[in-house]
Amino acid sequence: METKTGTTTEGCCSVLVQPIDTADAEPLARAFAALGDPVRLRLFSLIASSGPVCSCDLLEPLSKSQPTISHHTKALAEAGLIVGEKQGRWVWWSAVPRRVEELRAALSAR
Amino acid sequence: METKTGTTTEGCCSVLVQPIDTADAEPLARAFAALGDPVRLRLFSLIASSGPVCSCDLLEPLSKSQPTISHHTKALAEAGLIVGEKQGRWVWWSAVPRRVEELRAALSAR
DNA sequence: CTGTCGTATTGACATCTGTCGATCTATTGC
DNA sequence: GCAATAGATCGACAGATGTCAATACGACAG
Repeated sequence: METKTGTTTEGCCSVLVQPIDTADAEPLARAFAALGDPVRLRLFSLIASSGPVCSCDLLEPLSKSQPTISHHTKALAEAGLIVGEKQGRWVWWSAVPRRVEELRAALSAR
Repeated sequence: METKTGTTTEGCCSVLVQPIDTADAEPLARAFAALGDPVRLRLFSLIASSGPVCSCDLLEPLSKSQPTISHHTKALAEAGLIVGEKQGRWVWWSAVPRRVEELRAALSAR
């Protein structure tokens, strides 16, 4: 069934990920939770796709207040998904490729 | 900075994902949120790595009550990450590879 | 039909979360 | 120093969430 997708469900390939240890689960879940809000997910995708982005450039496309944007950037930063470099009055946010790779790996087989 | 990891932040490779449309953000965020709880993440990894699993086999490794497990399986199912097939008194849960692939794709470049 | 077993649902509770207005901090320009 | 601006923090509030005890539902065994 559903062998059309290329991801067959027979033999070795039925395994998508390996069981996650209790200790590893918390930080991983933290990162997934950070992407678990629609606004924050779009916020992250904007930063990750446009390179370093100023916070001021995020208010309009997301239609949220300044404190809300600040709240979300903080959440993403604490999850290790983005880092902010302060330059004068501005903060330039950029994604952390290594962290994203960790999430992708957790969703991969083996 | 951090060009040691191999994932350079220059040129084309600074792009990890493409901006996510507002319409696409909600279902995607729903799935990420489903993985955003440590218990639920481990629950999913157990199902995904062990093939079809009976609910009764999940209580002990997760050290949670039966209603809590049922609550989490329901959440994962509504997020499209697992499906349950009822066989007599038991329910056999298995992961949905296509859905996992969607999440992995959202975290990939291009 | 009756009791048992695996799950789902309900109700309740404490905690967490997303949001915004108001305010504070820090930096730039004059 | 003073006003303006970018961002962070605080306080508040409605709504969502994780958890469990109690209960209901459905299937099987006798």
